[in-house]
Amino acid sequence: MRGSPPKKTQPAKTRPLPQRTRGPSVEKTAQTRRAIVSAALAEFLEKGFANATMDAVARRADVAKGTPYRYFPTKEALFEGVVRQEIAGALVEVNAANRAPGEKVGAFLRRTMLPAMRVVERQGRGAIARLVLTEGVRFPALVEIYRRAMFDPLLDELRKLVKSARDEGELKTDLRVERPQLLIAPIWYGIIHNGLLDRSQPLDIGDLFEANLDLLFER
Amino acid sequence: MRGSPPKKTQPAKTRPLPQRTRGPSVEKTAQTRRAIVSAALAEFLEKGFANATMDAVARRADVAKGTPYRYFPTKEALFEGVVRQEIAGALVEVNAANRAPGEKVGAFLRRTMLPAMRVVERQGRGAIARLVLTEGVRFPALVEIYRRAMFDPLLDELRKLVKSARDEGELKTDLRVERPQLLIAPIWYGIIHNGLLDRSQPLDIGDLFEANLDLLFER
Amino acid sequence: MRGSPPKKTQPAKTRPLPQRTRGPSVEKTAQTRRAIVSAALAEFLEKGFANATMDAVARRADVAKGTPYRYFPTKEALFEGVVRQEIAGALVEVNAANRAPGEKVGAFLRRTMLPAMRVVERQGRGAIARLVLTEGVRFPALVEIYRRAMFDPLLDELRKLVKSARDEGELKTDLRVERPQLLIAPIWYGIIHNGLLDRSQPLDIGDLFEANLDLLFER
Amino acid sequence: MRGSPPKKTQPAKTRPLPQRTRGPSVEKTAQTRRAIVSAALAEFLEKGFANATMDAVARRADVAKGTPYRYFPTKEALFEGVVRQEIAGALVEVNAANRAPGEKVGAFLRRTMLPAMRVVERQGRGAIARLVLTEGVRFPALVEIYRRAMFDPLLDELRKLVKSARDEGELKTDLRVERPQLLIAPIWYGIIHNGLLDRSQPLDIGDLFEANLDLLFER
DNA sequence: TATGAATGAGTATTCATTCAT
DNA sequence: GATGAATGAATACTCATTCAT
Repeated sequence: MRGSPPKKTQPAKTRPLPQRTRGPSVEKTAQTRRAIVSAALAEFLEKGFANATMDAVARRADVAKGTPYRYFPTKEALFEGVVRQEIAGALVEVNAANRAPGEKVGAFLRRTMLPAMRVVERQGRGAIARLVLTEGVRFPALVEIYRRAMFDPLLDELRKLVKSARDEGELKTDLRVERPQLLIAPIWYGIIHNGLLDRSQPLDIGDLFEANLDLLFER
Repeated sequence: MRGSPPKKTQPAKTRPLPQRTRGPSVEKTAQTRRAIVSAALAEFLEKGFANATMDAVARRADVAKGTPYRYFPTKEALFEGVVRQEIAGALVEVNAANRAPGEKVGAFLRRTMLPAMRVVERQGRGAIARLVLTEGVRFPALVEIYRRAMFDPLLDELRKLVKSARDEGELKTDLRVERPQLLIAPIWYGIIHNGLLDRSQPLDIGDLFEANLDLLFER
Repeated sequence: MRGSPPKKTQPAKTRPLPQRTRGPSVEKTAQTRRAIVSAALAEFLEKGFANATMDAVARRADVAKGTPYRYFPTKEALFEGVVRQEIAGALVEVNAANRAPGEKVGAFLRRTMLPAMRVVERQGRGAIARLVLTEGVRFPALVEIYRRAMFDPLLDELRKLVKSARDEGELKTDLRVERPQLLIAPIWYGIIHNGLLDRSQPLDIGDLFEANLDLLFER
Repeated sequence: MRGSPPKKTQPAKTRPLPQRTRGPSVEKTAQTRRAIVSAALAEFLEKGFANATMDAVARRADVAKGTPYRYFPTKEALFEGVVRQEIAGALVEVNAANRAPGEKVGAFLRRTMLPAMRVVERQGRGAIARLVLTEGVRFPALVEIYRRAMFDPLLDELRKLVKSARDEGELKTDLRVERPQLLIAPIWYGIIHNGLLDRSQPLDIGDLFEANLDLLFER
């Protein structure tokens, strides 16, 4: 392990002038961090938080046992790092303000959320949600992070959108603003189904969500 | 992981009077077993599998550290024993055959499922579901049990009911039989919300379910 | 190591009826505890607090690595246990109230403190003091314990005695009550000398103390 | 543990003006070394040897983690270097030959030692002694150095002085030449008291020493 | 020379499990 | 059957030391 060259060692060559600060390679640092987070994600998904060992993460990232600690002071911090990274940029563009003039709410949701759903399915965001689900009891901090970064903001937007839809006579039913959860319930169900209940016959979460939209909004 | 049948399993049969016999007491054995399972359920719900300690279970059951091992050879066996027992006693009564003549499907679901929902909320069924949810990745066998005993049968009945509802023109939307999950998605959402996302402001799962029924079925 | 019979396994035989509480041997428990504390004392004296390992303590006591933790939850607690045990009963009988009627203060100190000095020299109390000395910076709690249990009470008594000596015209010099430390300074010096400065030519701490007494009190 | 002579040890000799040369700069080297030693002293005093980290030393000296290793190959060498340097500059001036004709021994000691005592108190000599005290068990070599450079020479002079004092009838008691330690015992006590036992109410070591002198010598 | 990222041996602590009483 | 003292594998985390830049 000592001195073992990390996987990619032809980094700085093709870039123009990968500015160094003083001291050892900045390139490698970023690479190492990425390797660690990525290894950690894999470990956590495979084993869950409690059963994942820092040792295994390090081995998987092909770094020494102590290296992850240079980036994350504790196992919890590493977990948080993973979640944050996966969530960053995932804050779907579901922003009520982005609705085009004249665009129906249902159409807007279809346009903005469906692509995100596709991502959820291809391992990633959904897996993280499942992780929060399975480790949340033991690790409440995780739930906090998740809610703050992802869940609560989304719910806020949905509330606004439902209100608009009702005002504009687009709602087929009397879905109340206080229950925007009914909009996303199928997504959670899909995550549970695909991640736990029946991995062999995964549901298409996008389809599920769309079917639910049809129940609620006029075409 | 084995079912590990405890040494004495002919408990309730011969006893004519719920009194103490002398000696190794069959009564006491059953009592002890119950105490252990009950303590274990509480521990697992509070801490999750990994963080629950056999020590705490024993202390909670007011027995010695070694005693649980007389009933369950390993911690995993204890966990499985707990969930198995709780699931076994939790079988839902939603049977399409029980629908009264002329009773609408929506009405039938309201009549049979809502009371069950109430139970879900008062600690019990929901807690078990949450346990399966949080530990399922690590204990796939549990999911199997859960599906066989609870989930798949319920889904089967729902499928039949949705079919009837459609045939009888009661469905407000084109909910397809293959998607009875949309019926119960709000229940899962409620379990997640109340157990993980926001314990401080629990949702009324019955209300949620009923609101969803209104979206789907004509009154 | 598993099942390895502890050193003394002929315990209960010769005693009349070494009463058992329920469960495993109480005898052995006390023995184990003693073995651990004793091993710990040896380790701490040899290595100092920081360099002593719990592992070595356990090995030295011939128990498993986890056993010391049954008695002391942390390494610090073990250290405290050692100090407490060695200090307990060491609270010298230097109690001003014990001075015989007509007994001179100098004579009283000679009578009560000199025997204690002898003990100090034969490994034990002095070693503990040295331990407090060498580990006190890093482990202030130790100093607290030591002061409370040993040092401050002794100083209080000495203050009373010096006052009496002065009132009774026994003091050769103007040693002020606020400086009873001058009485025990030679003891500390002896501990330092014997424990650190010159182990090969140990001083007789009792002699040193007595010589100091002669400087201060009329015979 | 080795003396580990740093690469460049001809520092102050050739420099005609305390200005910067170009290049690898001998100046800067010496400066860096001084910064490191000084930072290390502070760290060791605060934390003790085991708890002081090379990282903290480097940070305190405002150099990189690897830099101290250019001057001292190991942590132990750094420690020894620090103590050696501090001891070297701390040689006490108590030389019997310096006694003025007709000057009483007590007066001479007061004149020469009291100023040194003042220094002891203002962090410095006392701190070093305390360091030797607290780390001496683990680093016997340090004790050797200390004795050779400081302690034994001082004791020798004291022996001579006590002899003179006795010959000249200045001694109030029968303090024997073999016990010059009684003279300095209060100093050690003071160091222990101020450094460990009661930092909040430091004793004036000079006062303590002077009071002791009064016990021994005629004014 | 100086830097600081990376290394990995070392350690306190936990806890499922065993087994003598 | 029950007890609880003892066991020891497993694991998060630390930090002196190395070495490529």
